Amino acid sequence: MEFRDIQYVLKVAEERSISNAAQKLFITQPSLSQSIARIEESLDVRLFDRSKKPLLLTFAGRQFVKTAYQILNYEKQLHKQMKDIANLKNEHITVGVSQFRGKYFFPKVLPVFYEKYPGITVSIYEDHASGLENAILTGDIDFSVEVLPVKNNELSYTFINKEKHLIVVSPAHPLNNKLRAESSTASYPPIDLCELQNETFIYLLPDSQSRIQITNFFKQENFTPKTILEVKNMETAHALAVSGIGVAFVSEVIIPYCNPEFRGKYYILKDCVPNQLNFGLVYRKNAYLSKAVLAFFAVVKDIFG
Amino acid sequence: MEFRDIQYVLKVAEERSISNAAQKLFITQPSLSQSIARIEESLDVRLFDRSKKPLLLTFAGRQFVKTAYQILNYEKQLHKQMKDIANLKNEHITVGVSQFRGKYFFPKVLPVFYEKYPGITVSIYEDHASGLENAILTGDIDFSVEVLPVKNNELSYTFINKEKHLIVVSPAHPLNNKLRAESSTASYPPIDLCELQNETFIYLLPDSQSRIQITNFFKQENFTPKTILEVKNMETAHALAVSGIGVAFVSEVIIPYCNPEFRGKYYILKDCVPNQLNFGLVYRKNAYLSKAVLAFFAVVKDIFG
DNA sequence: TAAAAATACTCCATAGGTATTTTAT
DNA sequence: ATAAAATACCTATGGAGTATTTTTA
Repeated sequence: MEFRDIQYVLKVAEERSISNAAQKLFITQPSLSQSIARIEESLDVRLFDRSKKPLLLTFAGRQFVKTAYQILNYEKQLHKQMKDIANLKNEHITVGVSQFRGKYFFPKVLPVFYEKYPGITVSIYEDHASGLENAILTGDIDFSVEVLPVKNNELSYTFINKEKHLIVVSPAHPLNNKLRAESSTASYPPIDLCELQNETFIYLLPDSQSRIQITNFFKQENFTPKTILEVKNMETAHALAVSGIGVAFVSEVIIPYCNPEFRGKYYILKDCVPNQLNFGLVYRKNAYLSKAVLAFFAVVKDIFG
Repeated sequence: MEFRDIQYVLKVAEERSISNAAQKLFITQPSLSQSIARIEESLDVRLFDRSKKPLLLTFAGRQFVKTAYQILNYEKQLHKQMKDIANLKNEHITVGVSQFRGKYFFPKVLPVFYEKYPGITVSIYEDHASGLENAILTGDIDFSVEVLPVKNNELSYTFINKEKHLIVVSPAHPLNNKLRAESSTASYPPIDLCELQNETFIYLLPDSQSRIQITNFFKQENFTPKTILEVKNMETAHALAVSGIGVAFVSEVIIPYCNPEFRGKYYILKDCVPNQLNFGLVYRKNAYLSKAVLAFFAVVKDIFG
């Protein structure tokens, strides 16, 4: 029993004639006669009574037709679903992102993306770096928006853009009182690492690129923070720094989303490689990237690239 | 897209492995690989992401699986329905019968039939002779229970049994006063046609065998009834005769179903061929008779034959 | 007698097989 | 290193064809 068989039976039932049905099915009458006979034999049931012209449906034939229409309806639906996906009319992607980045990333990207691809829905999966990597590897998400590079060599990425990696301190912090050379290129005053000798550093979790790059830099400079405090979320780190608990490294992108009265003072670390964070789209190496995912990539590059 | 394809995709989705699925499907891995690739190509959609082991379903794959299960459910249902019909577990037949005969025929037959074939349902179609023949030819009924023979040469029949064809008159009729030779074989007194010279004959419609046989006999005997009255239903004819309006020919089988106080006096016509009615099962010549119909025939022969 | 279905046969497209290479863990 | 999937190539089943006979109206 195959779809072809069902279509043949339904067409014969419709036409009440094997010859006419064969014509509509673009096959020959003998072929259709054989097919119907084969189907009946395989089911051990007569579907048509051919002793009458036009032929009659048996009870079995009527039952067959009823159920077979259901089957063909679902088959049509299946084809429609697949066609819609092929044409990006009804696709779905799941995007991973860190909590702080989701806040500015999706409001910028989704309106453009939905405008261009109204059929593609997006699920957002928020987690910290290692959670996102895991989700990529298990297939729970299609890709994630992350700070590069990713060291896990099962992963691959596309660079999108860079953002400044700043030091934030409380507005009341004594550092702000120093007179500083205004950099012409940067809008943030530069600061020396040695000025931060006695600060408490508020770190993100060890799996974040911000943390990795800072601690590598400190190691290279033989700098050891006096005290450290570890938090999960960059916004928490920012808020703690603003309240005067210590200093934190944050991405510049979080500033515009922060209420001005809860902002701190922002500096850029002199001669420091990690004063810039590169973010990009991370996915499993060799993963199959659907058309919908590639479409999303293109929109992101268009906006940020 | 064929059922085979759907089964293949579902099995691969279940096993999350082409090799394992191939094993369960009793085909080789390369064959299944090719099949999956062929299906994906034909749908222009990736169903599985094979860049990971065990392999992952894409969004399209998950959609496919969901709808495909529906299709297979209906396909299973279709097979079950056909199998049930083949095994007489869920069949249906439509039987034609004249109004008067249905009354005694089905109460005798159906209890036995339902007991033996609980899966077969029976629809009863009541009409007079020509209506029944028409219904057989259009396929509205599978067969009918009728008085033989049927002259329409598109029809065929099986003889079941004979029943006496009697003359009925009112209990108050002067004929009853005559002394009659009691026949040893028949339980009804014989009567001569000439005794009925001055009677009103209550006839059934011209399409009924009872009427046909009587009028043929009358023609052969050069007998012409004084008056005739035509009714549709043998029971009406009987009731009219009992009430004294005239004489009627009726089948003996109607007597037991008639309230004793509304019975008449019954005679059998001497030297008359149509003093016996043969009834049988009538169907379209060369018609396909389903197992259920043949089963019904067997039960009827068992009861009446 | 004409149209429809069945039958007899021939052919070829393709699903499935075997052997091997490539890829993923 | 090993197991899984892909690729290349071959085989054979069965669906569809043509020609013809049988059946129905």
